[in-house]
Amino acid sequence: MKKSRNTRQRAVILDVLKNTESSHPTAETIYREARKVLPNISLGTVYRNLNFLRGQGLVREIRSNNEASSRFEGERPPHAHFHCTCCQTVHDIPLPDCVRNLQWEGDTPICSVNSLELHIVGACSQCVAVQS
Amino acid sequence: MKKSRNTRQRAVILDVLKNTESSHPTAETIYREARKVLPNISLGTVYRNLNFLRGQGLVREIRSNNEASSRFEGERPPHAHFHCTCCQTVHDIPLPDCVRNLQWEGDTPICSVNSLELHIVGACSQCVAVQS
DNA sequence: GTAATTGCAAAAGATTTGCCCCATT
DNA sequence: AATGGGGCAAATCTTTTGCAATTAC
Repeated sequence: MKKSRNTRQRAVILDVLKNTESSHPTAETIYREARKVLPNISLGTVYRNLNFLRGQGLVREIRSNNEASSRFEGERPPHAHFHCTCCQTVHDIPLPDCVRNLQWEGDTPICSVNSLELHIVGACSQCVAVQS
Repeated sequence: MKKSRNTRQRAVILDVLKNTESSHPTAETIYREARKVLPNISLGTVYRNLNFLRGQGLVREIRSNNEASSRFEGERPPHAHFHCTCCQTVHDIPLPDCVRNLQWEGDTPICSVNSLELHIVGACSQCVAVQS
């Protein structure tokens, strides 16, 4: 495996991801947060590190269908994502057992499964409460 | 609802989507296909129509985590997607009943569900066969 | 005839990359 | 000291948009 260094920038980015567990920040948001600690960090560095960390399996990318930019999250136990179309928030939700245990033996092209993503799109209770 | 016209461009785009059911083309691919029929169609028109048709519920956008561009599909009965990391193909696969019937009554922020996406990532049988 | 839609090209956004310098090892 | 990684800015890529001309109705 390739040699890598523990730079202050990388540590800060991981830290931002750890401390915003439920907000699934974009690169831009991570950049803004990181700048509070390292005012000179550049957006390019944020992207380079996110890509590197994703390669290491320490960061996951999340894309939803109507958003231009990717969101990122630190690696955590398997879970699903709930996207509220009203407040644009992405929430972590438990991954149902039946999904975790899915078998694909029927008439599918699936040979081996690496990962699985379940995205629920709808309205969150908070938004519905505010509306009424 | 807003007035809309049946342009040749729109019909061709829908046709391309219908005739490439299992390939989930990108806008660029749709553009190239459409040019075979309408050599002057522009990429902007393809995007504009895809957005319009998505608004009408006739087209769906699919984004996967490591691809820069969106893929599109014509509206079809609910199904899940299988992404082969080897050949980059996206296959339609049946949506398991247990997923279709998921209930969210526990400790989640979910109030109402509009739609649901299940993405499986792995290797398809064809790729595995070729490798060995 | 009117207004939606097109083609074209420029703009906008997100992400990547080249280059030279700095900092970790 | 060697070299991985950073900062900056330019480049790239995808998608959107303004505008004048066209076309469906």
